[in-house]
Amino acid sequence: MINAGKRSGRPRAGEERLSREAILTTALRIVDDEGIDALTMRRLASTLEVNPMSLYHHLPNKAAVLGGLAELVFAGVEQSDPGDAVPWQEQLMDAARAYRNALKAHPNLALQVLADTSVVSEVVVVTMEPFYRALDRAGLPPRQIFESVNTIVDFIHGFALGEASVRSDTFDLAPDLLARVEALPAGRAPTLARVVGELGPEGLAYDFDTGFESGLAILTAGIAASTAT
Amino acid sequence: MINAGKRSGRPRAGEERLSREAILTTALRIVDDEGIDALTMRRLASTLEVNPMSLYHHLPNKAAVLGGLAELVFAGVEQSDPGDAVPWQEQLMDAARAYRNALKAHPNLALQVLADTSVVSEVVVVTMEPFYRALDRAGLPPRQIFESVNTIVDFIHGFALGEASVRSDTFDLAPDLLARVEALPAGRAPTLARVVGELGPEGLAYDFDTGFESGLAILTAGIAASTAT
DNA sequence: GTTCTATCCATACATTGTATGGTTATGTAC
DNA sequence: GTACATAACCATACAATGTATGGATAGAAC
Repeated sequence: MINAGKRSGRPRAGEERLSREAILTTALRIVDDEGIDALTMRRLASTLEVNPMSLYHHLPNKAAVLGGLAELVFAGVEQSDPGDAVPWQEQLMDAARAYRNALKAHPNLALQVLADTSVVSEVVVVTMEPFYRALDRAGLPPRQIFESVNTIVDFIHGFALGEASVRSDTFDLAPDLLARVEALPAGRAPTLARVVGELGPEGLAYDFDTGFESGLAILTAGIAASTAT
Repeated sequence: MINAGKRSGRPRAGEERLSREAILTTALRIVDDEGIDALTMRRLASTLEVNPMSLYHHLPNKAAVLGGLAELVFAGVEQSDPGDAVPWQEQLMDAARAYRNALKAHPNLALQVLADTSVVSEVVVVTMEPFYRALDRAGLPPRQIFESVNTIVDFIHGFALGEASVRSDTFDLAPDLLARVEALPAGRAPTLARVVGELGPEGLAYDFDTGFESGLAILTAGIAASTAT
């Protein structure tokens, strides 16, 4: 049967409806707006007003789409090195904040980004540079730089994972956590129960920004301790 | 059509072929042996020599299966509190090691466990108790206990995620990372390139155990610093 | 012995990723 | 210009998945 009335055939030069970038941009919007599960090849194609199979001329399969999205996230890391005027601690925290912000900007992709081991492109290495730079200035030997960067990056990953699994910025743990703690058979977690009790409902209104800064403070203090030896 | 020859009907009490535990145990074996993608309801049923739909009499859907597996992982956290004889730092590290070991025992489930926000059961809270206990002994105020536990747990999560995405225990970063760094346009990541270069191929033979201990050392030092104020 | 219901089964459906094989226009070689 | 390879897009089809629906059977409860 002939394609009566439907668009078909090779489009004129410059009039191509698809491209890797166009596909990824649209995919990112779908994921941001409706979650990772909403991203199907058919949905993506229909948003682009294109036949599903057309996508495969620009990307080999769905995994490549997801990998491309992960790269977009890394590309979104703001590169704002405050320079050597500030102490290395501030430099380090800045790098951490920039990385976290990029992950936070697309919470529905966090899992994908953190799990995708195939994202081994240039952007990842470049993202790590500010961390190395800060710790190099701190005067750490290579081995300690390496381990310290890994540690802080792991923290950011774990934090981002937790943050991504909750929607709002400040998130009230209290009802959930308090209820769960009180539901415990007495004595199963006495210290936790006491500490949580002392914090009280208002103390448990968790703020992710504060939590992140607390973590950074601990990590920089810990790293600083190793420079003092 | 009548079930000629096939098993059917209600089995005698105690002779049921299925149960929540049996299903989850089998599911765990499949995931451990063949990865999370190998776990389909049909595969699970066929391993149990049962019709796929029979599973739904014991678990409402596949998400419940995955949630159950996540709980199994938490249940596998060894509860070996060394007691108050050792310093709180050692107690804290012990809790961290136990938690990491449980996650490491089922690498194919790591993502599922860390992402599944529905795992809000008793086991999770109980798992956190040793952390609270150690930091309570350290004399921290409730707020700092809370933030410190969150930080160390986030680190463990991020670490486990990285560890799970690699197969062997010690894993040679060198070929991959060195190649990637050398492929960079000169000057894109100079510090990283220099540090990695100084470490050399043998310095990059990454050992996860060492990496984890380094992280714990940094974190405990950082937490200890805040007790000294 | 009748009724209830827990356990398990057979069939069917919508949705997914993608293999296969068109159809048409563009770019290149002669 | 003509021939031809190729790029861009399309139509159809298939296997795999989760699970809704509606039994069938036999132990359990009365």
